[in-house]
Amino acid sequence: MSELSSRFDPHEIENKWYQHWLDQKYFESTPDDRPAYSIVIPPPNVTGVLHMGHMLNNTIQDILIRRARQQGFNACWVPGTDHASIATEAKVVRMLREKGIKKSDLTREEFLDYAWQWKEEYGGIILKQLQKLGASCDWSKTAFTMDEVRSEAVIKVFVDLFKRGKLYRKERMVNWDPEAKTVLSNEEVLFDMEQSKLYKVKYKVEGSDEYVVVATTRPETIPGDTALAVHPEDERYAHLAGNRVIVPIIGRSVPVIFDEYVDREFGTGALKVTPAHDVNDFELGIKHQLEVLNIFNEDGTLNEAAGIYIGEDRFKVRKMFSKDLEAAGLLESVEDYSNNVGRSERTNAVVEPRLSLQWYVDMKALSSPALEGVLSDDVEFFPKNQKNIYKHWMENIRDWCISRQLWWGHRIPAWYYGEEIFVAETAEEALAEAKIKFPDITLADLKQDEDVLDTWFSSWLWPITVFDGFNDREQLNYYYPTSVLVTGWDIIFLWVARMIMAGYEWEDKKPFNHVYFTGMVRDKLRRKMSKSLGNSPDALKLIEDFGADGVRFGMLSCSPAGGDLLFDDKLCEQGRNFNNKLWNALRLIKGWEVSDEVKTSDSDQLAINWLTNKFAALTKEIDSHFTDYRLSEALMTLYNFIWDDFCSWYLEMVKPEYGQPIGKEVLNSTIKLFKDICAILHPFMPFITEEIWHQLEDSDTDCIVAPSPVKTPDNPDVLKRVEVLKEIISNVRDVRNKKGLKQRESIPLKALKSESVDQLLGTRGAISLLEKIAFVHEVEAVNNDADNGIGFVIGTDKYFVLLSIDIDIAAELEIKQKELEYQMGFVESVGKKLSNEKFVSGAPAEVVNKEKQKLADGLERMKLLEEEIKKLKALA
RNA sequence: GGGAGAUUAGCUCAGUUGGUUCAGAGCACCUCGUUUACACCGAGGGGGUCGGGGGUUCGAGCCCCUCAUCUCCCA
Repeated sequence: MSELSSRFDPHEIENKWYQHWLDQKYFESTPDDRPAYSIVIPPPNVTGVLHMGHMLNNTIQDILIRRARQQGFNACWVPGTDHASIATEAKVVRMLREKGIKKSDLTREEFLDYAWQWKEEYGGIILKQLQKLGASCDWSKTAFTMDEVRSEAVIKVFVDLFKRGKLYRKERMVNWDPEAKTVLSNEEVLFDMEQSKLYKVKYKVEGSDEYVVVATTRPETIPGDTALAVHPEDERYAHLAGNRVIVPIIGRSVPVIFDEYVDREFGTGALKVTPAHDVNDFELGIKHQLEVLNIFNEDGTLNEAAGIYIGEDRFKVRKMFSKDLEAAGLLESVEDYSNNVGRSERTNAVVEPRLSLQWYVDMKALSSPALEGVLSDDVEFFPKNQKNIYKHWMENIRDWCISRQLWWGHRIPAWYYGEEIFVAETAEEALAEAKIKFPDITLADLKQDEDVLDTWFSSWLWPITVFDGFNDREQLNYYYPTSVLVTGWDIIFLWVARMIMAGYEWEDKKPFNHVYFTGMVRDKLRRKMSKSLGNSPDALKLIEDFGADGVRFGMLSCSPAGGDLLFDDKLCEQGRNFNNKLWNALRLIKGWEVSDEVKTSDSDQLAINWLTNKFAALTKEIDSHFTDYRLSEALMTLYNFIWDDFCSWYLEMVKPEYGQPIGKEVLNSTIKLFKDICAILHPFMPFITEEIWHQLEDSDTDCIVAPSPVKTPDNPDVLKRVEVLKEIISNVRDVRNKKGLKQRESIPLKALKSESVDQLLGTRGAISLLEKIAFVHEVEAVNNDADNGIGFVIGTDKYFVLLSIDIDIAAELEIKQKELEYQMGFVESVGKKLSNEKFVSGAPAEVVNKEKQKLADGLERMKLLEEEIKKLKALA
């Protein structure tokens, strides 16, 4: 017996082969004569650690890149990370706080020193983890959004857009995170229903004793009120036209305005208008030319403009104000209420709508080629339905706020001198420009924008910048457009759409041919994996427990494009079991004694021909699955082929009798088939396939670069015939099972003579194969049924085994009767179709002929069953 | 409120142009089995009115309408 363990142990081999691949520089790519196949990684966050989403996403990329490599493409997968402004800055601030250092005590430069230190220490963790998964990235090309090449490009692009009038600076209502003290994009705000209170506050009508009651969830914004709004058709308030009301406690007089925006059904139908602190109110303010009164500081405390509670936090003020209102008799009621509250994804602070001066990209100027590119399938989406979502968004696109009030990131290359703005790549250039207008100024007079750019403003250039495309055309021309982008649909707008825009804008070409959208990884209960729920498994632990190949199998076996993956350890367990199956197939083969004396038998040859043809058919199927990005199906097809056809059938067919040696030719054929299997499976399970590849025979070549050809079956007959033999064998086994016969007790097998039976049994090796696998003897075609036979029908042929035991005739009769009924129903439905004039004349001849064949076959089977029943009845 | 999608076996999902013996796969389940690669195994088996209703068609899991339920995106 071989020295191999009966359990496959992935740990030993994973590091060994990964290192070998690195040593051989298989992952590295330089432009050459071959066609390129390139993928840029969706850069994980430098603060990140490997989670399930990464595992799914990167396994898919690795599968695609490994397959391309085997197909002879110059495969290049570029890895890297992004700097993640908000997340990283938050991490660094927290780390500093733990050391007793406040960010506000540091200069920008000092803070950035700490941030870079942090990045150097922790920023590469996730890439190392990807290696454990087997990711075959070209590590020599590892990029970072804030390294020199990428930073230069970002600054260039900013200046370019500005010069071409596609950037502007404007005061707008933004989502403000008062804790991080920065603006957030819509996507960084998470809304959820929360319990709060609805306050009904009385506003006195000026010059009258009347009060108007206003419902609000945010009484602390009352100091910022600059109007009261009602619906123009609301009869309750029609008489207030031209009146003014007094802002409670504050005492300011503000106008009553009429606008259809007001929802008459909500609260009392009267709305307080706070233009500086609500998006809709801001619009109302512009429309009605209201005063805009900003009462909050950037940390969410009240400022001097509020005139009251200056320096107190907004939520504290809410309580204090409510008490004041009550004391003044201006609070009608307080009710429990649940409303949608937005919180910062990063800090969990309640987002405050805030007016602020920000930089924007004019998206209308960029979107139209990007929309057209996708609609025309210049960029092709998998699955297709994402096109609609993309279209809808692009047609309703809004300008992109790109400034962030942070330090960690690309500092905006804009210099201010009073009201003047100078945008240039360097301070010196900005100064030179400024001097044209103001000849006497110096660098010290210019003040650079304090803010940095949104992280996406660097990652939207990623497919260009990872190849240093703004400087070096050689790499870019070779690798760009990239072949495919693999990412989650949740960032289709944040990232995918913007990359497409950038691609057309600066390269006049799409950034990638295909986009494969993965689904979200969820738990068994369909909940998103999240830290707070604690339902996310530890990715590295999974690899430890099931092996990288096992986990890769688990991630892939159940994840259609765009569809969610409901993750369960069981999936990885199945992957591990599959590894073990492969491993034991190897053990079996390695355990065989080889002999030059033993000749290839007819049944061996039949088995080899069959599997060779079946494998050829498999390669075509796998190829078509890859073309359609049906990766799960490709994997499951391989799984079934290997487990059933190769292990359960083929290996049993050629396996020598215990203690007997195997013929050299059969062994070699088997090894060749197994190596082909390894090659085609390699992209999915790279480690074990490489190991088996080398265990099977000493080889100078490696599985990772073994060509994975698409073959055409050369003998479809042998394929069909062996499939029939398998059916016969299964039926014989079934009879054994049902009759309680021993597995290895040989029984005679007969078939009723027919053309197809003669053909089948006349096939070289067919009978010996039956004898070997089904433990039957006296296999032959006969003219008459036998009384002691148990029969079964395959196709239109009847087979029966002869048993020496008594047959339970009543039970047999029942089974055959049932089968007959089914066949009668079948024949009836087909017959109905064929007797329908419209079908016969309307349907294609091909279809009609098939139906005719079905009818004939059905009738033949009925005949066989009826005879069987007649025989059984006679015996009864 | 606007838009997109889904509903097929106990669970997770395939099902291509409407046409094979088409209702499928994996897992789970049941029966039998330690036979010599593997119990992380082998052999065999049961299981679904394709969400409800209507329509088009010679023919519908697939096309149309409608209802129900659910999910997601945008506001």
